[in-house]
Amino acid sequence: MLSERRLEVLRAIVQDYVGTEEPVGSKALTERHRLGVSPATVRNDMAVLEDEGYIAQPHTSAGRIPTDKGYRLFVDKLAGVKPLSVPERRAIQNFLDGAVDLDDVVGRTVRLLAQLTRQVAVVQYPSLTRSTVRHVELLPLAPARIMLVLITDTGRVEQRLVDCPAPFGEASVADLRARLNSRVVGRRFADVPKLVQDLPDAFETDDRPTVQTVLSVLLEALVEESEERLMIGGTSNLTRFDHDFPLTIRPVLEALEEHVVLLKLLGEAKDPGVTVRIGHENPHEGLTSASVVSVGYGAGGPQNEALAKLGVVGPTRMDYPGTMGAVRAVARYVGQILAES
Amino acid sequence: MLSERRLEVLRAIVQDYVGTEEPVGSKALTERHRLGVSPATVRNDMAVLEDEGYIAQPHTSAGRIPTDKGYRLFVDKLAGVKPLSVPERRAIQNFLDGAVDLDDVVGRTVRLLAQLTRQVAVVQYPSLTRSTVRHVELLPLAPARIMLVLITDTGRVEQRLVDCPAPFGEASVADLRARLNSRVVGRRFADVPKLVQDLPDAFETDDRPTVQTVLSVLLEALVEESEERLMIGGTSNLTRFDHDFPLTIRPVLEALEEHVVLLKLLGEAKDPGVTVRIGHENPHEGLTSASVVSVGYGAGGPQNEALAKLGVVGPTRMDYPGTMGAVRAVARYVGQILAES
DNA sequence: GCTGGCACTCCGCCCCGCAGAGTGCCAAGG
DNA sequence: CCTTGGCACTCTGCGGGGCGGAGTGCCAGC
Repeated sequence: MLSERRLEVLRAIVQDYVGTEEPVGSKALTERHRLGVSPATVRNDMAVLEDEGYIAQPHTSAGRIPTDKGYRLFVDKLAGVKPLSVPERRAIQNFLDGAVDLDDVVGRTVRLLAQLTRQVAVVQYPSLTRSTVRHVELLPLAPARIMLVLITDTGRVEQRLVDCPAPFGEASVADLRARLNSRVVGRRFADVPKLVQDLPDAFETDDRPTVQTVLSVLLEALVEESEERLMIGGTSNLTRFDHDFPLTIRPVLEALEEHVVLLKLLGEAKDPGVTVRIGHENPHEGLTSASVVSVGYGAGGPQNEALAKLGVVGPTRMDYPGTMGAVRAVARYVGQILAES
Repeated sequence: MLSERRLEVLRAIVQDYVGTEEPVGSKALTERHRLGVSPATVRNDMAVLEDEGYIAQPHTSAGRIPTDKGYRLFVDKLAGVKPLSVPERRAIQNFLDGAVDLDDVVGRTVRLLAQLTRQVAVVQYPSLTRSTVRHVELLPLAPARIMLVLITDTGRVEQRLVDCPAPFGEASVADLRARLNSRVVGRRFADVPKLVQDLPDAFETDDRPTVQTVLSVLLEALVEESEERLMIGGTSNLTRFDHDFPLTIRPVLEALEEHVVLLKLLGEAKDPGVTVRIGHENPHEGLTSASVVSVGYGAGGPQNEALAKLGVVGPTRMDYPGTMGAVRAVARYVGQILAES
């Protein structure tokens, strides 16, 4: 186990390195932090920390920089989450309050997070398989053409054109609409298939193929709707690091374009609080020199089941306490907004 | 006016510079192109071209690179649009054919364009003010709560929750729905306000405030729907140039995040064919070292009114004929897809 | 108007030397 | 056993000088 002072040295190294972006040496450390010991002692501590794998030197006889393991220890044991200032909180609320619909909420959240953390923001649309159906609408457009509209409790709307195998009268459409809604409204997506299974039986033989077609389109839309989507913003913030990482910005941009990868990444974060993934802890190659700070959010309270995730992507050398604070705060306010609507 | 050969020299310079990314000298030019004259002659021509502002030297006694004016002449007079190969066309069609809905079409188009041109792709959603209303649906959710769903001919769906000032019976909802649709279906957004203006008069005095509320929400949704949106992809392609332009990638990324700016930029391109904006021709600061190649697309034929624009953003040093060809081809196929659905 | 020749310029590269920062180790002191 | 000051060592970064190469502009000749 590392002594108290060595942990303190590690903390100081992380803080200084995050601030200055330069390897930090023993002398500078003793000057900037009141450690109460001489540089020589710090050097010894640093040697130990290096042996243990918490810090490393980019080149012999340079200062030390934290390793992924060092950041991990820092995040887990040495740093808390830095709460936002009151003006910041007020700004968040004001900014999010103006949203008119779900797209707008997500869009504003992305911009807000990116601006607040000065990093790349990622926000997943709140629409998981635990969503429920709010309403299904059928609109006869032509004798054999129906538009199906699915509305979910998260405020999303999905629409599909249905080409019927046979003409289907307006009365039948109304009938199907009524029966359908009485069965599925308020139900979870996953439960819908078996709830509508026997629905065709209630109709005339002639109409059954059409009913079947409508149902299969509905089920398909449900699958699509539970597919997760996300929005990204603040990519220009990546360039703040390009003098350091001219090579790493590219794979990060590529990873950000692969929404599937990001969704998987966010989905893996099961922690009820803020989850931090540092460097090589990320499964995706392009992100091995990046950190991902994410948290679930939802219309319920903090403990409530999260509808989706949001977070930021930045260099491993990031201000973890501040970023975690911002991510957590934004998630809370977004949750409030969603709960109100 | 420039002589035939001097134009030929300019064309050769542009082609070589685009290919090699290095300033091109007189000797290399005569070796790589059969100009039929000696380097000395080419040097004289280059001096003239430089006087006229078509080319410039980054430093004294270096080769020449084209200026924005040089690229402009190249695009207008010296180069055509390079048609895509048959396999490329087939790939486009295959890729776009799999789209299930509008979001998917736009998403696929962005990815396709980015991949094809290896540049940043920008696709505007097809929803301009010339869109028409396909259907308006009203769903009573509670006695004083209605969901309004607006479906447009471009396949977009917009939904709004309406809190009614007074309870509103199901029969009244059905009545309003019928009256509303009979007036606005098939009409352009812009025409809707005056078409529904006198609608409240047809209802009981008690219901008029509610009808008025519903109408104002509808009008608001129409405005929102005609707001233009766009999707961007392939930003990682920007990094292919970062060794040349470490400073310019940042403002470009920033400009790309400002969708409003991009929409304005696309909107200004009135050319019926492919529009090319080179470097300083772009109004936005961040894009003064970038070129934008764009074209309108829509469900009609090429001459038909365009629903929206799509295009790519890249360095001024880009393969204009190839890029223009790709942009034009993608626009055509997307138009076809939209026409079919 | 084209061509070959020639002197000139300037960039990029490499090597050198040097100052600075930082380290590891050691021996002495608490 | 931990801490401290001292010291020799290493490595990076930076400025200076020299050099080759590519390219130019100009000029005289055809």
